[in-house]
Amino acid sequence: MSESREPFPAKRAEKKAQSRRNILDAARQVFFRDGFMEANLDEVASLAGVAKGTLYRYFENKAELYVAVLAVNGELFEQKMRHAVSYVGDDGASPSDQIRQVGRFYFEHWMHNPDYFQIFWAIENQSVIGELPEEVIEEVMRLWETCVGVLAGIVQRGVDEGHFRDCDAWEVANILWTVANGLIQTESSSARRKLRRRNLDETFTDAVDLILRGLSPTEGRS
Amino acid sequence: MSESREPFPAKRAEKKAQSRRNILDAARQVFFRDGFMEANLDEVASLAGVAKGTLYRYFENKAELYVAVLAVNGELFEQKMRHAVSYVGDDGASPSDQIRQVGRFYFEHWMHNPDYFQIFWAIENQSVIGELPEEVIEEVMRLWETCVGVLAGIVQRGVDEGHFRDCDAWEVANILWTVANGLIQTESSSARRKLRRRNLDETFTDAVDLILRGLSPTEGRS
Amino acid sequence: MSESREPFPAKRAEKKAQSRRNILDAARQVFFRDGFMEANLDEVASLAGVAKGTLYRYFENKAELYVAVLAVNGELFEQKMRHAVSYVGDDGASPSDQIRQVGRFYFEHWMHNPDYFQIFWAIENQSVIGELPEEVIEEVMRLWETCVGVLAGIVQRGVDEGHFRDCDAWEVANILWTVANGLIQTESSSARRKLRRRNLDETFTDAVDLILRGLSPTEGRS
Amino acid sequence: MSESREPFPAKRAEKKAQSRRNILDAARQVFFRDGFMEANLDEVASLAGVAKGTLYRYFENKAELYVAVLAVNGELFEQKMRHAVSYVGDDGASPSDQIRQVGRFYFEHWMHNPDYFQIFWAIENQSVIGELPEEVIEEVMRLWETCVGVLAGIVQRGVDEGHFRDCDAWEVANILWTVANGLIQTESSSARRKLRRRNLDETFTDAVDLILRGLSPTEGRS
DNA sequence: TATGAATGAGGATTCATTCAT
DNA sequence: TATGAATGAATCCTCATTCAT
Repeated sequence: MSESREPFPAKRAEKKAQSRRNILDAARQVFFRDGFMEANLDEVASLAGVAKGTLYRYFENKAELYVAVLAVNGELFEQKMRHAVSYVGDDGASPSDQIRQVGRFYFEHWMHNPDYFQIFWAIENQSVIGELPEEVIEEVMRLWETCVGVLAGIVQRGVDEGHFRDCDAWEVANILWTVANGLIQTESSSARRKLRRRNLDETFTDAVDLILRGLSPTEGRS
Repeated sequence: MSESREPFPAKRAEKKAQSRRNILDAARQVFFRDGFMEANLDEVASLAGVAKGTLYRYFENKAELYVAVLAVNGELFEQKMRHAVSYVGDDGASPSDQIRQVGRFYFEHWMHNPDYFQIFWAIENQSVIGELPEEVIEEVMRLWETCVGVLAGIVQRGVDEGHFRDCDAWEVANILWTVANGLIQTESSSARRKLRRRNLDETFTDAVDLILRGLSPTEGRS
Repeated sequence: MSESREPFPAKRAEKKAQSRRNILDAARQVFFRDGFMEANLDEVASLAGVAKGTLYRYFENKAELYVAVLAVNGELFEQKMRHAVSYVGDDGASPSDQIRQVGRFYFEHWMHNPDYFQIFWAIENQSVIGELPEEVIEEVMRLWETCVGVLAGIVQRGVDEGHFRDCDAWEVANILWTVANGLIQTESSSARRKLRRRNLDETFTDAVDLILRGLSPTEGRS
Repeated sequence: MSESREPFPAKRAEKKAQSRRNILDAARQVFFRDGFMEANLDEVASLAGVAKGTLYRYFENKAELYVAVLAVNGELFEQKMRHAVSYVGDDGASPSDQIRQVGRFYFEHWMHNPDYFQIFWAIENQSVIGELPEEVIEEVMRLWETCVGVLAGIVQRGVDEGHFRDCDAWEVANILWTVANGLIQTESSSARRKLRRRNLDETFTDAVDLILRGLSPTEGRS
């Protein structure tokens, strides 16, 4: 029955995987609390419960580790996003409600996993960590396009079905996405600074509503 | 009897003021190119044409210098912003037009002085760059509040005068501000990556219009 | 009952010897390319096709491994050297011819195995590389003494048999050895720098002849 | 009378030059005792009586410092060599005696400044410190050519005037130079290891004599 | 016996800040 | 007042060696 010639290695591999997870986890905390530049690998190591040198068995250097953290977060986000998309696509809700749903999903996801969103902002900060690997940039762009694409699809349907006035669906989606990200980004950095700004939840909802109202076909030139 | 080439205190004072300006100018370039943490005071000094030690005769330390740079830019921006508002205010322009005007001003200001906008992102960069000194954060927050405040004032007038439907003026102003900044930030980093995205000018205008339409009092529940 | 695929201890021993050879071979390449200090045991292990830890089952530590490499090469060289001497000794060649023969052997050996000669320079490299372990130095000195000893034996015979004028045989042997090594060392580093210097083969022969002529008993004070 | 506008800077410059000298001096000791790789810049700094960071105000990095040390030594050596050459050229000594004189000079120079000769061996060790700057290599090659050239000139004169038998003067000079360097190099590393080998002074003299005798025109084919 | 994951001491380098001149 | 030489704390990374499996 035992096909395995390596009873031990299995155990070791598991331990190794655990170490890797520990490191990534510790790195996420430290990187996202202190920023890439200020993050101290000594602290990452001790938080992960491994020796300093061990980090380098798993990741070439500080930047690679950072990228790996971003990648993990990106994957998790994408999974959830895909799930939300399929969910949204299924029901017969109006485009407006669908957009509100995506917005809500997005917002709640951020509430529970604020770190994961760093990936969208990391790309803005390349000047600091030097060039991010091309693959990471592409990954982020792809994610960005996917998300905006989902919104654009809904908007387009809204236009086609007469729920929204005529407009460039991708442009509107881009605006929606930008507002959502911008609000969350601002809030994130406020939170990191322990400042409590106005109620983000409400602002977020209102922003979506405001734009949806702007999309309404019922005339409204001020 | 004295051989001094500068018998007049006035001249000396002027020279000093010039040094200060030179330092601020050099600091702006370096800080905005490399970010606070990465900026090198050696380079600032040499760019300003003064000795490194001289920096410390004008500014307490690196953070103070950064704050001074932000303050100069912030003042300039604030001035222009107020001017733009008062100007459109004089001829009795509608709140919508005022907002469009501010948006246009903002956009054009960015076109000509992209550096100035680093101010607003500096604070977000913390995820990469680490904790900024408290004074810096405060300065940025102050400017942010001022700008949003200007917009809020216009929105409030719009509401009061019946141009806009009832809403939380500060919240709407915040949304407007976030969209504007978000679009420009994305564009900036796209530009840095040499990607050409869709036409920002148009998107920018459309975004403002979209939101203004959403503010229109003529009902509009989708 | 045992599933072991290697019931025969002989086979296991053979496998072990093969591993040892593989390690020594890999070590030779890496040590001679990078020098002792810079040599990386990771690379040695992977080149040898064994795990890093396995190295330590065959050799106490890095220095021991280096010594072992030197010893293998030294033995090979010594064997050949002795063979060259005994061979020319059989047909009653003159000491001069024996020395020429050794020189030729030495030169040709270098042509085919330039690596082996690193042994003799390793010890000089200390100025750059730092203190070599005592065992290494001793091994090199031993080989050096052996080689010079062979030459000294020939020279002494030459003196005894009246082919050479009276002289300190060890001293002359040392000079011969030094010229040979010096010329080759210079050539090696020239080659490494891709410079082509004058014809080494000829220079080498001429150098030996020059010294042999100096040993001639037919007076000759210039 | 005082043309100087900077009474202090003069003092400072002097102090700075002194620091530089101290550093180079400390570096020479440490580098030549421990080798490039093993040399510890902490020790260099403390030996020089400066802070670690100060080293980097004078030299870009460890390699640059090493190169600077070599350069200083090379210059000193060249100066003395030129002096010896002009001295040798002046008197009417026989070519043999001139060569003996150069040899003696070389040997004595080494006795008093053994470190200076490192420059000739440094070039063999490029693989360890990476590529030496092109200028340094050229400098060393130039020095080498100069020295061999001096010897070649003397040999050629000896041939022309019938003191030596016909031969390729450059080749012979190269052999002479190689023997001299080889003997000293071996001795240096022996000395560094605190081993006392046979009497170098005598060996050196004998080696030169041996070769000179080989150059003698009085026939002597063994 | 062989493995390879983990270790951790050790060293080069940077740069904001100080202070004698 | 201006200078710029000096400082030294802080931190990333390497790699020979150990040892649980």
